[in-house]
Amino acid sequence: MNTLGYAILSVLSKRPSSGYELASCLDLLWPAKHSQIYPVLTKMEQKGLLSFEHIEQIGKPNKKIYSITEKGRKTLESWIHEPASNQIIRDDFLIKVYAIWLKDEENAKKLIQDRLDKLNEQVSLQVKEIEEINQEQTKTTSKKFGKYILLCRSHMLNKEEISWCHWVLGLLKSSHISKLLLGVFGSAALYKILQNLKLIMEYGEI
Amino acid sequence: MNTLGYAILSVLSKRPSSGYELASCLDLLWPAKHSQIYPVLTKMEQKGLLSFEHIEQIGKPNKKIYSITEKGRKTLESWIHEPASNQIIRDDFLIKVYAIWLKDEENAKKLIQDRLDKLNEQVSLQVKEIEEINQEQTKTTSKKFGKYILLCRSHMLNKEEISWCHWVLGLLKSSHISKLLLGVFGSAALYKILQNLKLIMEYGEI
DNA sequence: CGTTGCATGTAAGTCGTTACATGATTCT
DNA sequence: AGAATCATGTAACGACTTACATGCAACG
Repeated sequence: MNTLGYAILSVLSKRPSSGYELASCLDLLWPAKHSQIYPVLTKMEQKGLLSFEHIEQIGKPNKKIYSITEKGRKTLESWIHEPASNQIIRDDFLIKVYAIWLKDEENAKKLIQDRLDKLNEQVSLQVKEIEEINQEQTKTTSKKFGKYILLCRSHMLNKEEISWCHWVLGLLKSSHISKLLLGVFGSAALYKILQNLKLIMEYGEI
Repeated sequence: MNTLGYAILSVLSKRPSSGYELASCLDLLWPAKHSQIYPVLTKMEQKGLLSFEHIEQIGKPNKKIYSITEKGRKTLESWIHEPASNQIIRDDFLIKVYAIWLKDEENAKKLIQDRLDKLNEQVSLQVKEIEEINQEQTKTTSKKFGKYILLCRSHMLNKEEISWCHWVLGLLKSSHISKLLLGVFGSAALYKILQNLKLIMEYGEI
């Protein structure tokens, strides 16, 4: 069993779904294409971790609705109690930032600005989703609690990356006081000042 | 050419390195095992993007020092000017959080606490690294500028995730005022309050 | 009349990990 | 005495992506 299999089990432990639904649902958790999901579902069904039901539809293609079995639930439970292991991030934006010294000022700013635009779009979508769930008064024992706190996590991290983008744009902006400050202090000192301001805001002291 | 190839080019554009050095250096940028790096280096050398020099050493195995060629530099430059595309995050912690409703309170807290411990360790290492670079007054045109802002980015995001962990632990803590508050408001309302407090701190108003 | 959504699958190929293979030096 | 660091490579396998294949319904 690979991690994708456990991701599928964790979604099916909440409600039965088709492979098609899983593909969109897994985006938050463990992104996978349908061409990878369907064979995994078949294998897991053969191992007795899942069962499925044919649903005939009119006007739409037929589908298979998969449900988790008792064996599947046990397999999932023993896995989630093992310590989490590997976080893998592969983001070509990071490589382009690393090589930013090869760009002129305009292109450097464009790199950051494009990222900022994407992040802003994501954040505004997330605000709507969070607003919706906020109506429901989710409890810590609810099935939806996990999804809710993951959404908030992503939202917080996105907003923090937005702050970082603004900080970098400030450093790059030549027609700005920051160039003057940069000449005197360097970017490192400005980062230190930013951090200290945050500490003052959060704790009232450094 | 795949993304790993460009990551290698971007490191070599700063200074020549051996495959062994690259393996540790790429961790921040595009993590890869040595068994993947060595064949890629050979192929890139055959394509004329890199050149290497044998270095004989005493007391240590011999090594090959790779340098970027003019062709390699041009290839890299045209790639970094293309828009960044794919961000892939695969983190089994997220799956375990999603399925947190299957855990009892103690195991749920342990999941978050383990993550918090890892993050705290990472952050304290990063503080030292940032302190070191802060001596150097890095300019925006410096070769080191990209690495520096990436380090700050990672540091900011880690600290934000630490905040999130504390928020979640607060929600899970049963022997705490938060349970009383949770009973009245629900976790969503508490998140909203947290966000509003941040806005007040940052802008002086909501 | 083209695109998006619904719905499932296979085949070929690339990317990445784990294991195999070697070997001296230094640190604990 | 065992582990870690330095240093390079190959082979086998597993994970993931891209392309191929089909087909109806609704929307603009």
